[in-house]
Amino acid sequence: MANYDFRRIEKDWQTKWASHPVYSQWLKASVDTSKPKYYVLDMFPYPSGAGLHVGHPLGYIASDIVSRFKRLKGFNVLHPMGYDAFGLPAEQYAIQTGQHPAKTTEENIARYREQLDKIGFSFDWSKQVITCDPAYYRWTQWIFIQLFNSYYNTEKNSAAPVSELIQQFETLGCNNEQHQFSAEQWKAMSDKEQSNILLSYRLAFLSEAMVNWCPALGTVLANDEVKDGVSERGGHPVERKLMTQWSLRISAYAERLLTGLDGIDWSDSIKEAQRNWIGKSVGSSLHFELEKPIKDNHSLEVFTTRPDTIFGVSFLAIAPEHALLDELCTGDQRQAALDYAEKAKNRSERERQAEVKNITGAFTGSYVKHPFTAELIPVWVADYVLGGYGTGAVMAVPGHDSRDYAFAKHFNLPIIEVVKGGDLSVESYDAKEGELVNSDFLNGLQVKDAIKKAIEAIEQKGLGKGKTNYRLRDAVFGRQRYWGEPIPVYYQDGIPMCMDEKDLPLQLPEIDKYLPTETGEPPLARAENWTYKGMPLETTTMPGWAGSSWYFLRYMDPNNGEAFASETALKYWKEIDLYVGGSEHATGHLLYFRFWTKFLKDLGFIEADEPARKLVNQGMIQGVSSLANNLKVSKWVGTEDPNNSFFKYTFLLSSELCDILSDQTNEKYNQTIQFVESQLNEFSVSHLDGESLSLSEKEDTFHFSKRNIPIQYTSYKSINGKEVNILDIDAINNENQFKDYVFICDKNVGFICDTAVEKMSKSKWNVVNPDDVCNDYGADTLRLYEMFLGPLQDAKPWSTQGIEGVLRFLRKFWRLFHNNPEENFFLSDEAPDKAELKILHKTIKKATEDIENFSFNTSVSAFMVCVNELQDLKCNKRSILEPLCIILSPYAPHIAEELWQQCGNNNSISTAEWPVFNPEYLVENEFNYPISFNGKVRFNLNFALDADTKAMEDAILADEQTQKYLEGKAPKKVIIVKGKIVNVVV
RNA sequence: GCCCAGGUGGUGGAAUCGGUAGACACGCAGGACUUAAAAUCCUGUGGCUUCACGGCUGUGCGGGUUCAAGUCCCGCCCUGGGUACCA
Repeated sequence: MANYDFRRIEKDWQTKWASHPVYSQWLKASVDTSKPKYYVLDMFPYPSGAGLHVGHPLGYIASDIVSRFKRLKGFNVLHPMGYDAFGLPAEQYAIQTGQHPAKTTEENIARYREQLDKIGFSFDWSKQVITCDPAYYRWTQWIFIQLFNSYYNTEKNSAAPVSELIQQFETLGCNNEQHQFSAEQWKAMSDKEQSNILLSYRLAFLSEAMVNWCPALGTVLANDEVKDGVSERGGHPVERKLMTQWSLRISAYAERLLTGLDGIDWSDSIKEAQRNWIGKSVGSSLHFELEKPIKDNHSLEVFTTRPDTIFGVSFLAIAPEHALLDELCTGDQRQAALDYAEKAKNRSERERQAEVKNITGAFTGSYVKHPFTAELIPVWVADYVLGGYGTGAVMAVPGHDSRDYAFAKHFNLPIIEVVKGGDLSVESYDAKEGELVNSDFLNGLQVKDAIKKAIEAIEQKGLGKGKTNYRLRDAVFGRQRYWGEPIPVYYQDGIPMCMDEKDLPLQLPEIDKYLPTETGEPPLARAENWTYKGMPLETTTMPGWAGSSWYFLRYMDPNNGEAFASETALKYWKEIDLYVGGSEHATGHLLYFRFWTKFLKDLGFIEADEPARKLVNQGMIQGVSSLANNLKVSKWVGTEDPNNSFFKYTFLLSSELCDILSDQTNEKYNQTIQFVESQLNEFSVSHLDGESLSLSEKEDTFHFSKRNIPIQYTSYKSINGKEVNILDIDAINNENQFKDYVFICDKNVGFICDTAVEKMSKSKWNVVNPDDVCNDYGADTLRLYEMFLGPLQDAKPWSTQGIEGVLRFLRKFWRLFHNNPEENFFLSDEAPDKAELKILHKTIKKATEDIENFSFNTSVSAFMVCVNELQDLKCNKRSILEPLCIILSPYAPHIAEELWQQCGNNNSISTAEWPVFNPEYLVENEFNYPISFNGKVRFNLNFALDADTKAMEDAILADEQTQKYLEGKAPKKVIIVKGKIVNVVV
């Protein structure tokens, strides 16, 4: 037996796990209700063409460790993996190449699988789920139909069948804020009219709404898919557009999504992000009587969270999209106000965001009456008021709202103080605390009480009532794309109807091109016979997040053809016990996923109200990019034709040269210029076919902006003890893509690149492939190293510095079992001594606690300490090393299996039992007390742990070292903390 | 602006309830083995100071509480993430 040959060991065991029943059976989760269950889930990946990089496995390794640990602890563990396979990149690739996205996806999945297998994960592949598989999306479509057939019953606070609602309309009619009609009126309506009314209650509904339209992608996007006015994928501009769209009524669940957060063990930052996204605000609606009524409207309604500041109102502001805008604009102001509103409305989201600081608005010419003082208040139109939130109108209180303040300052409107505490000549006082002034019946009250009293008064006068608003908008659900689940809806005389459940799945049709039709319809409109029972089918498809909103349920029973999962499976597995994934899904997937879970619970299909009991966000592993400085040389060639010759070249200057050139005060500056010029001269001769460069106007030569471009072919070198990132110029020169680049190196060192830590991405040449790491160091080392890097939740740059240490540790561990000159396996059956047992049990304790606290980095160091100590004791006792194999096996399963087998076991180590920690072995009867004086530790003294405090104090004071630190003074106090420390106060 | 997380050696990071700051690892320096390399092992390694024993100082900054503060409190600064006219 030679030394630790990880390549052989890992290959052997991966083969055995895959094919040998003794080794593969244990990972299959069964619905065996006699055992406690534990469901560990990773957020499944989108199988991109780039493959996995070292950042992907971080979370998978952590969840794999927990899964293996729980199995050893006797749990029935469900630990599946699958693919979120619908999405834009495969479709974009299809548009470019004509290759069917299904094929691209299949190839990518095969590659992902190969990479995952190399790392030795214990996924139960018999439970695999792929969202683009019709057998899966059949149920995604089925859930859509359930959403379509449901409405939100606000009294029961639960989703309920639309049939209930219809029955109610037929017998009682309807009388709510939205609709007022009698049963007779309902019956008299046409099918179309009824359908339209029902659509405004269904949880999946078609409506005309302002949506985020992305022309470059040719599709609409949900709010969470838009970041800073551009699409999250691709960074294309997004505009607002009025369109008829399928949406999901997630807003109905706003309150439950908010309160549900209190009961789940998720990180504060994710919970906080969701709370902000839901954006609950409690306040009051309030009607302001119009000076001149408009048709049936006698008042203008606003929403405010600060009804207490009602006496500070100095104007009303309405959104440019406000329904009464046209009528409100009167008199001399009419045209100017309408023009302004028109201009504001047409500005794109991006422009509007960019101009947040520009204060714009116009007076409409209309007035309303103050509800308590009857004073006339002007109505303005302003783009800082959003049409889609509240009532699209606000009561402006410049004294106590910073936006109103800025607006009032700009247009010279009155600023009234109604809450004491600020200095209104400088800024508004927005805080919700202080005493009310200038406020009639509210005077003297604190803000909190004033809000209550104001709402009471408002309700009493019938001016409005207490109300809660949410920022959360309904989620746009239709996408004008090919590669997604078809929406199982057809149109009968223009009325949307759902397909029969028994006819599902509605499979994606084959089409000739993955582009919109000439008339601008979505790609599905290209399909021949895209009809159902002779009627046209919906042509939009579902968004990327549809399939991922319920996949955790399918894993429980993935091959069920009768239901999305069997009742037994759902009852047993219930919900995810541990969910691991990135925090970037905070306001997207993680919200929709909770929404669908609550919906399915309402309909009685599942018991869980929340999908994941605990959520852990692994931090991103970033890449280190090498950046070459890009020097733009201008006004440099003395030729008259600027298109001539060398402007097509890009000059790249080594970092150090660039730094010197950008600092003209540097004494090296002139020298460097000369150096660079000479380099360019050489280049001009060799690359420009003899055409020489004119360097006549030296003073104008170096006008450059320092920019960085990511670059490949680099390596770290140590120069004068400093690590620098150097470009391999020979390799670069052989690359065709760099034929138009000129690299100018430092004289002695070569081409030094700048470095930056950023997200791993193909375009930045900073991707590290786990396959390479597995090949160079082994999968066990990769697993341990990724855990050792730092806390799971933290973002950290990938660096292979330090990976050697982990490999060294595994070698040391191996050597404990092969500690003889021939390096043969040999363990002693001698009984362990106290010191050895202490080391073992200390490690069992630490490893157990650390897994439960997700503190994987510290348990790796505990293993290292343990092996170092056993090595010092030259321990090779079976009774110590065998249990150690078990506790290391979740982290490094290959080496653990190998050694376990060598120990003479013929089952998989995964079927072993986690060793039991015995505290007796850690019991100490002595402690080496640090003796401190005024908090500073000076020396140590040994005492029995059960020593008498008084005796200890006497012994300490009698010690000659103590005398030295007392400097002849009497101690004021001696504090003895048992088993911790002694502090003498002088 | 608001919300959340964080700030510890040359580096990644440890430090349970306030109780010896820097575990473990990398890197670096020196040494052993070797023809050599790889591998392995040993010693040292926060800073300042001292021949040495030792002393002083030290967890972003400024205060405070305490016998004792990286940890608790108050006020700032900085970094990362989320969100942004949400009334």
